[in-house]
Amino acid sequence: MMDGPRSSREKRKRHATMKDVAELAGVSQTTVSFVINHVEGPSISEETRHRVWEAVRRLRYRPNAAAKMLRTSSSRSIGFVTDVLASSPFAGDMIRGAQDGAWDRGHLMIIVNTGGDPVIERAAIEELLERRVNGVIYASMAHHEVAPPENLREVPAVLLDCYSSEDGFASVRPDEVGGGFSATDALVQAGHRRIGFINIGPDQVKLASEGRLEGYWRALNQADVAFDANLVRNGNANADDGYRLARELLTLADPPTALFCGTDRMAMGAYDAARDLGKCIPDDISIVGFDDQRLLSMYLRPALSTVALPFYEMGRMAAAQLCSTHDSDEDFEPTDHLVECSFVGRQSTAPPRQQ
Amino acid sequence: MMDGPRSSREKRKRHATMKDVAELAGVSQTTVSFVINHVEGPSISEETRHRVWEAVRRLRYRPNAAAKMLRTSSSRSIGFVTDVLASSPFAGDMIRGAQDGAWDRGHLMIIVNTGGDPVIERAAIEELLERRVNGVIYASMAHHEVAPPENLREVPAVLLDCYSSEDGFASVRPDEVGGGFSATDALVQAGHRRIGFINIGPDQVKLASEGRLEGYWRALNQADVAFDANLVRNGNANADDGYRLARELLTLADPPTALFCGTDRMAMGAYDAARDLGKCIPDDISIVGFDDQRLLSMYLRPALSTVALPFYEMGRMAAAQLCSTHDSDEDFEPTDHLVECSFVGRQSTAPPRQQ
DNA sequence: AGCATTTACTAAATCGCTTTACTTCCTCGC
DNA sequence: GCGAGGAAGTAAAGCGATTTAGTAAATGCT
Repeated sequence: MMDGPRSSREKRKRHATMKDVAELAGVSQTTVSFVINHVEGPSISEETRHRVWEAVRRLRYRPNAAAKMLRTSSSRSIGFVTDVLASSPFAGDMIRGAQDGAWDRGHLMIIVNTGGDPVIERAAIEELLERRVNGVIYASMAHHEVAPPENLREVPAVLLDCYSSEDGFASVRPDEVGGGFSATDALVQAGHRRIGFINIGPDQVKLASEGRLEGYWRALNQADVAFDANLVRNGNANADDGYRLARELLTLADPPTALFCGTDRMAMGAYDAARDLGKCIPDDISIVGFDDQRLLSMYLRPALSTVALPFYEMGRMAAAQLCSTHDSDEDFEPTDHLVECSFVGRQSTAPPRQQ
Repeated sequence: MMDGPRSSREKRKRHATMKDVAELAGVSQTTVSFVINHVEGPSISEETRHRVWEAVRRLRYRPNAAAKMLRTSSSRSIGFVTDVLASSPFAGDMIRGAQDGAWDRGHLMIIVNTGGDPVIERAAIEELLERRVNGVIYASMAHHEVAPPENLREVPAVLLDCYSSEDGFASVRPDEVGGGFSATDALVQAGHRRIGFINIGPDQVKLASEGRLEGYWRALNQADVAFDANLVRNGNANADDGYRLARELLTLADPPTALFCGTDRMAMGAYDAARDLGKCIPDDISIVGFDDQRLLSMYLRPALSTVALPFYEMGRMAAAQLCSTHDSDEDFEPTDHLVECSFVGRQSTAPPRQQ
């Protein structure tokens, strides 16, 4: 029962410190630091280096990041605060992108999910500030305007997939106009002239809604196709509204030969509508979605042509911006980045039946 | 009011330290620390406390976590290393659960996505160890056996949605047997006696595959239904194999009245097969999925009955285990937690047609 | 030989906090 | 009037690194 001095009592094992290493190697702590960090200036003999590394190995020494951080006042980390984890299937890509971006620059990423609660949001940022993160990515669930807590101003911050009208914040977000354009243009290029647009309702997602409409309009304009307001509908981003509105459009006297849907889920509804009306995709009707929610777009039959939102890239850019500002010792210069949303052609688009 | 010395030159603004606060408040640093941390023992007058807080406010003082960490040797953080972000739509839930669990216990979570690369994996854990995280969650993309890097042993670790045959690691993972049972049992309870099982192939996902089969078997057994090996098929976790195998089963001489599919995506394929064969769901054939991938299950028509994997809860449990071991000063006692996978009834199940 | 370099190191201050061990002044009981 | 005990603090020693300003010995050069 008495298992002696190194029993469970002692399990909270002390980590070896640099001093321990120095002693074992028979050198000063300074030397250890130089060797370990590969410092250029001072010269240390090959043999001493070897002794140091050997001691490191034997003691399983691992530098204490807190001490280092205190001394150098650099945390080599960024924060990621978001409410998207709660809601969006795209969250993963954004997070992955941001984390990869940070990792590539030797930073770690601390993530906090706020569930959208402003109190938690504030507290989360506060916590990150105490850890002296080099920057914070503030990501929201859908591209819209946000009002970040005041304390976000105390650190370089980039708004990801959202924006704020007050300035001082950088942002990285999708080019909705470009996305609307490329979807519409793909249909125009295929020969379509009557193109229905089932947009997402302007209420919650003004930016996306208005941007895509503008893109739609521009693409038509460029091809000298007259804009027909009757071909544009608004609805919620779900399959039911997709179904309903697609049905409305397809039963018009002069129905469109192609539909551009504001989300893949709406497109899913449109598929059902087309099927119910006995129309075949893509021969009777071309359909384009938006989001490239691969779980849907790739598994629908026929596979859905859509517009991809480059979430991974967006996350990566945000992180890169934060880390490199920090590294280069420049002041943080808040800029807006619009990233391209490109058309992904699959099987749901084809030229219209010859008329 | 010429802004002189505090111009852009000085932008790398020094954070106020506790000493600054002490000076401004006209007290010792010790006192500031006591006040700020609400230390019980020493008595400080109400007035002094007030002066301290006032100074804190005016200087926008924020404690330096690194210094605190160094002094107290507690990082109040855990690590989350994973490859799932790259691949799984469920990653979000697991991460959210883990983060919430950590947050509730005053910990932050550092996340690293390794992309499955063992070298990055090792480096990531190393980085976390240097930051003296109180524990690491090691999450994998699908419930299977893993061989975590050696250095994971140097910290309390829980394997999330995966397990290792070597011991020393805790794990939190789904109860596959229970899941298989509850799916099958729901069908049995509805009156089905011939229940097809389209399992996921045993190659990559042995645990899930074998566990669910056992659950299936037990449920049949409990209801005195004979096990018919011909009703069990294995395939990959996608819609194509779901389609193919469902078709095989439904065209048997004595076809099943219900299908239990190993994933929702396979169930999606089964839907198509049923439709192609002119069978109506759920009247002619009941279908149950697995995963509760809501994007699919809720939007399929009819909505898919399935078994939910409680990823959020799993993440939460993992984090809770790590944080509370640490808080309670107990030694970390690696345990295995199997969490329940419960049946979610929607519209794709009904009693069989009376025969 | 004599002086300047170069080589190979080391002592010690410092980063911003926590915490133990005092100190000083009151007040109170007798 | 005096000692005990409480109230309201403070001084200073670390925590584990980095980094500046040295030092001692060896070597190079004339």
